[in-house]
Amino acid sequence: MENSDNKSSLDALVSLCKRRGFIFQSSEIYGGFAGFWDYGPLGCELKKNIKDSWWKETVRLREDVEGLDASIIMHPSIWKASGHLDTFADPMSMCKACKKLVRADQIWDIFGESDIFAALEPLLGDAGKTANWCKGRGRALAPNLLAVAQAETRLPEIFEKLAACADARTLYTLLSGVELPCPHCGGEMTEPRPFNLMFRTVVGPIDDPANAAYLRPETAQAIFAQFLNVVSTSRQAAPFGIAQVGKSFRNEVTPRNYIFRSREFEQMELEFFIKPDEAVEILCGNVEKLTPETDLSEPGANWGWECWHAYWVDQRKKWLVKNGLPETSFVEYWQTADELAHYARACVDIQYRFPFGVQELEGIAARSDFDLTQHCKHSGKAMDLFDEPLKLAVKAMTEEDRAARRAKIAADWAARGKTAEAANAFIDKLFEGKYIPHVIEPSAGVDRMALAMLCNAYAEETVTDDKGNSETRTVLRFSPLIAPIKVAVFPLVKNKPELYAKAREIFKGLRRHWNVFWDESGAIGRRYRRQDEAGTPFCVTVDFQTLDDGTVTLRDRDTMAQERISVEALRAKLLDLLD
RNA sequence: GCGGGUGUAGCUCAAUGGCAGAGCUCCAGCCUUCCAAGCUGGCUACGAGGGUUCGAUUCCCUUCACCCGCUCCA
Repeated sequence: MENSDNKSSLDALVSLCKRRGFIFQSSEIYGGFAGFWDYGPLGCELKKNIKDSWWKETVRLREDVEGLDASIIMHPSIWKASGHLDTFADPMSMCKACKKLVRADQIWDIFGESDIFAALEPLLGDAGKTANWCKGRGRALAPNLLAVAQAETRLPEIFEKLAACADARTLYTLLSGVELPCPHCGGEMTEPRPFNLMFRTVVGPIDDPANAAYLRPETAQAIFAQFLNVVSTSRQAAPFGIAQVGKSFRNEVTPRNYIFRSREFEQMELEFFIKPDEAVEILCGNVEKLTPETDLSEPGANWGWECWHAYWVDQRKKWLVKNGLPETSFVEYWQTADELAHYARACVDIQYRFPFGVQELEGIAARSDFDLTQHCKHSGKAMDLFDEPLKLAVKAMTEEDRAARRAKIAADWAARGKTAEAANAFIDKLFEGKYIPHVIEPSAGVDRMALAMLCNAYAEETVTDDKGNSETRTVLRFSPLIAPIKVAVFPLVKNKPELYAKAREIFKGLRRHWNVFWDESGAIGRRYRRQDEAGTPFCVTVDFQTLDDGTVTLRDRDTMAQERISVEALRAKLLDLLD
């Protein structure tokens, strides 16, 4: 029951979006093209408003965030360093009997660690050590086992197999000699085939694999790749951020749910670089503990990654509410330690209650120094920030203090499974005032945001007129901030020249500031309803009284109430409501 | 990619192996002093390709797209 209601509400929305010019199927005259969508006159205004609102709030109104607009096709090494080239491929197996598709990596989840280890134990020896190294799941398995094989065994043939192995299922089969059955029905599975989600293209006139390049699958990596240039030209120091809005491309296996998962989509991403907690502790003497009482309204000097992460979750929620998604419409989901990517320390998904289910709208991840460290390794360029106050603070410490600090950091690192060499290298640099900053990444999908805002705004309500006739009014209750059309201006009638001219004059005046719509056709009620479907928050009607006293009527979309207001007051009021 | 379902006008739906229809929308005109009014006129469709047939929107095949599941997380 609930499902069919939900489905019909999405269908009604899809229909409205097409009818009113929000969203069209890509290449529709040729039958459409799966996974691609076009935004029509109202849709592109909506999207632009969402992006502008994000940009204004995230970049313009902050002194600690800079913008970037990087190219979509970048040096392929970037995707090598980020890991997308190796692991953005999902190897899949299909069951020959029940035809279900299983991600080869997920074998790990389905069969559990103990089964896998049982198979590996006779081949690799110490199962306890294996388990320790293989804390990561799925994708991390093969490289980790490679390390096990190198360090703990002298079996060259296994070493070779491991090196060639891309997924857990194949690995299991190679090591144990057992074909894993379908986890659903026990049937025989096909060979795993890689599904690389990156779009490949060729740069230059020669169609040669050596010239392969990729359309970016996320905007984030460009920010890391241009990190040094932004740092050296913007006079920013940690904590500070770099923001980017732009298209990304993923060759999804199954694009679904209208514009929710498409192959070409737009992202709004911020990489916010913060000092490592170790640096904060030296500078401030302590790192603030995150508690439910922590005041997140203004950043604190002694914030570590946990407070910064919570701060950005809070900031993003406030933005969503301000732009029309009430707090009750979304869910804040903290990923469990199990679900986190191996480099992530924490990740919050903000999920929206879409008609087709609760689905992710945006993610706010604490990614540690993983990305910059990767680019440092692959490019050979130091990604360190120099922090003079930190250097001075270290200099001011006594020899004993420094030794105690070194011991404490080394102990922390050891507890996190890091080697002593890595810890010492980090501390040496830290004491010189240098570190690779850690990053908090709020990453939102523009198209998903637009869909959520459309779903949230859509309403059908029954209105009853003076004569007692009731009918359905369809209305999009967008926040005025993102509404495609801000104001519509109507002459009450069009066959009275003075009234018409006055309305044109007001229209032209308002148009200088906002996207304003002119409509003179049909009865006034019909024109109001057209604007209701477009989500226009305000309608201004010029009537005979306007000619006498200069006032117009301002009609509110949601209440349908009207007030008389002078043209000057109207401008001030709109400025207040729309900015 | 696999299984199931669906494709007729901008939208919602009819009918039919032999001229494809309606309501709403949209456009033009008349009229109109505030919530889809009225009158007149108008535009617009069988997803694409192939086959069977004298003739296919209808039957068959292929393909494309959408919806539901497997899968996916911006």
